[in-house]
Amino acid sequence: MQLSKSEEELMNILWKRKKAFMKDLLEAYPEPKPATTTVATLLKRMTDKGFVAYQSLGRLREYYPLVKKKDYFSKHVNGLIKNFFNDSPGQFASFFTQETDLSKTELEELKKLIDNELKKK
Amino acid sequence: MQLSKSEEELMNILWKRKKAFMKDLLEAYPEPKPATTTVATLLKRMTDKGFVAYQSLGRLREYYPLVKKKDYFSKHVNGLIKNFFNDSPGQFASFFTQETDLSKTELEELKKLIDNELKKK
DNA sequence: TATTTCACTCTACATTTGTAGAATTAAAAT
DNA sequence: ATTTTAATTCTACAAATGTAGAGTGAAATA
Repeated sequence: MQLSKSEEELMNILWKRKKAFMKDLLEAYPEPKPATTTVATLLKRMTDKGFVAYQSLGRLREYYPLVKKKDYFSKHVNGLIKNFFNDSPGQFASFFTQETDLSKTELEELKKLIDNELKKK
Repeated sequence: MQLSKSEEELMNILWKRKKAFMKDLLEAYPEPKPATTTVATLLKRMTDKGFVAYQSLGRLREYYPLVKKKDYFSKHVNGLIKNFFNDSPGQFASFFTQETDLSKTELEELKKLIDNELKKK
């Protein structure tokens, strides 16, 4: 099962905080903040979907992600690649370098990374 | 407005074909194919959303995409990057090279591309 | 102790999505 | 002329999503 847009947004906050109480999450939202109950609903749904869990501390719940951002994201990108680029990461990569505007420094960085990866092969 | 999952799937077929009649679209679907009416509904919704248009040929309609795959995709990726990588394409790129398994050849390819981009700067 | 704060559950409801039957129409094939 | 094919529109409906009020309970604070 998948996270919806607004669940993802919340998940992102949680990933950054590592763990948090409702209040913290609420605070982290940009204006206009959603109602408490909205966030509560989202958290419940996300818990049901198995993306979030919590630890009860007194009557409070400290929420934390069950899924690593990295993993979640990988699936996402892989889906994208499968969908749009005939399942070819290479095709995607080339598209990516050409269509996104990376700064010179970022490109150099990227090049270094690639060299590193190449060494591993 | 955004395309939903199944609308995206259909859009992909249309992007490949450039233009097509219902029948062609239906044919292009993998088994189990959806009902004609399902595709019709999707096409209508996509037309309403402004992603697809058609030209009437007799009583048939030849559908075609109004949005380039490239553009649609760019927005997508940019959304992803914004969401997951603090709006930093560089951060995304590095994640990408490390987490996707590109073959050696693909990496070399990518490196060449980057060099090209660098030359442009 | 009385009041405020925090947040949880329950309920609700409009919108969007996935999926498709029924009825209809027009053209094509027999 | 009759039947078949292709496609439309209309209607429908369940599930998922976005959003939040009402009510409740417990803990913190005044």
